[in-house]
Amino acid sequence: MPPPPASRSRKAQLIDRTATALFRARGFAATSMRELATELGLEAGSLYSHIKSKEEILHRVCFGLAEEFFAGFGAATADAAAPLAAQLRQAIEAHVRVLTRDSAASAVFLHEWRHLSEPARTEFLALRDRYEAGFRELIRRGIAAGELHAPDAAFAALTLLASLNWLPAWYRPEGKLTPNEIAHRLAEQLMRGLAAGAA
Amino acid sequence: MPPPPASRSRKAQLIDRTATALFRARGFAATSMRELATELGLEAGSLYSHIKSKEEILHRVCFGLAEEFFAGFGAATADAAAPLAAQLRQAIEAHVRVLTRDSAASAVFLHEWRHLSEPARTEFLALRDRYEAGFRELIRRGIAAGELHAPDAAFAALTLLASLNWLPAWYRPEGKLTPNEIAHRLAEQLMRGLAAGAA
DNA sequence: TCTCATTGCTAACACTCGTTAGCAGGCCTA
DNA sequence: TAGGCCTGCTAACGAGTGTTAGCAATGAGA
Repeated sequence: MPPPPASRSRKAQLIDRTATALFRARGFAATSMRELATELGLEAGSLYSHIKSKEEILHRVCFGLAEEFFAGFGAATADAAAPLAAQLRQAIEAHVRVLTRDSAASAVFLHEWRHLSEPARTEFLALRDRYEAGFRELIRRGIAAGELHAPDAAFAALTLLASLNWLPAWYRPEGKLTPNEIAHRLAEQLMRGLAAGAA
Repeated sequence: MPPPPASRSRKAQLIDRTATALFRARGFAATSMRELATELGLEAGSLYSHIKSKEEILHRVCFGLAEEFFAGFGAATADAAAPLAAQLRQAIEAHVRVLTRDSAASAVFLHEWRHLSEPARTEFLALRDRYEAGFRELIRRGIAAGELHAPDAAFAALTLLASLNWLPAWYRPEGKLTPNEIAHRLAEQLMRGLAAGAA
């Protein structure tokens, strides 16, 4: 007896993963269901035994990844007594780990959410805003506590996340840096820019 | 008698600008010629009195902006005798000025080039690589000269451009910061992260 | 052995896509 | 006044879109 099946069947998960790779490579709108089916060795109509619609896949990818980002941030800031700079560093590394664990899904999360139709699109943007606000608050409090330095917390949060979110554009799993090394280096360099007491 | 017309007619330029805004908002693949025509108060077929194809517009936007970026970088590094940190700062500000002068075209340049068909796509990527290499070299030489500090020049160039290129995602022309103020702040913050002699 | 759900197929529907052909009216120039 | 370009229209082309209906084969559980 196999282990109790995940909430979604193996096949459905495979469809999601393959679709994600295509969405990343060609974009959501430019990816056809027939292309996706061919990639899976199926006919287009057969996909609909497993999924409800094309957009449903995009929805699952975008909101699934949002959940992962929030989980990482939550873990990084769980110890509210820790120094804010340390919490921020952990949050950065957690963010990078999600990005590297599934860079295709991350790229879709970052660029293809525009093709969600309402109300999912608005919902998604609210989630994203909330996540960014988490970083902004961390930096703001870090500055107030004298642990960090930046002329504008919102500005700093924006450029920080920007640096991180470019990662799926160049990250290659087979590259010579491991995800952990990348996370560490990125955190190191970005924390340097925010360190208190620089010239 | 009006001044000698630009190489492209006023109308053709208007089509390009309107198309760019749509490409940015909906993506190239999801923007239809009929939508574009409606936006201009025309019928779809009428567009073809002014343009050759949908992709031709994308081509013009992508390569036109590439030219602007190179021009800015060239001007910023024209004085080879200037300190490398100063050259880098100027290059950053030039980059930001191009991004803010036409943020719609910039967004298209950054995200929609994938829909160029070969050989334009490969050509475009070569240009982009060459531009990134310019920044990389500037940073590399700055480190060698002791003016800058970073564990890895390529890494630093990547995150630097990433921070800048996120700008079209949040920049609003009617915001309270002027393009020059944004350029200055961004340069300030990013140069801080690369300053020599930090802890 | 008889269900019954699963999985996939074929064929088709109702559009939408980018693009072209052919034509009409307006305007400048000769 | 005649000719010709410029601009825009309508209508249509062939191809491709996401999705659905209906059916066949399979394999597991009663």
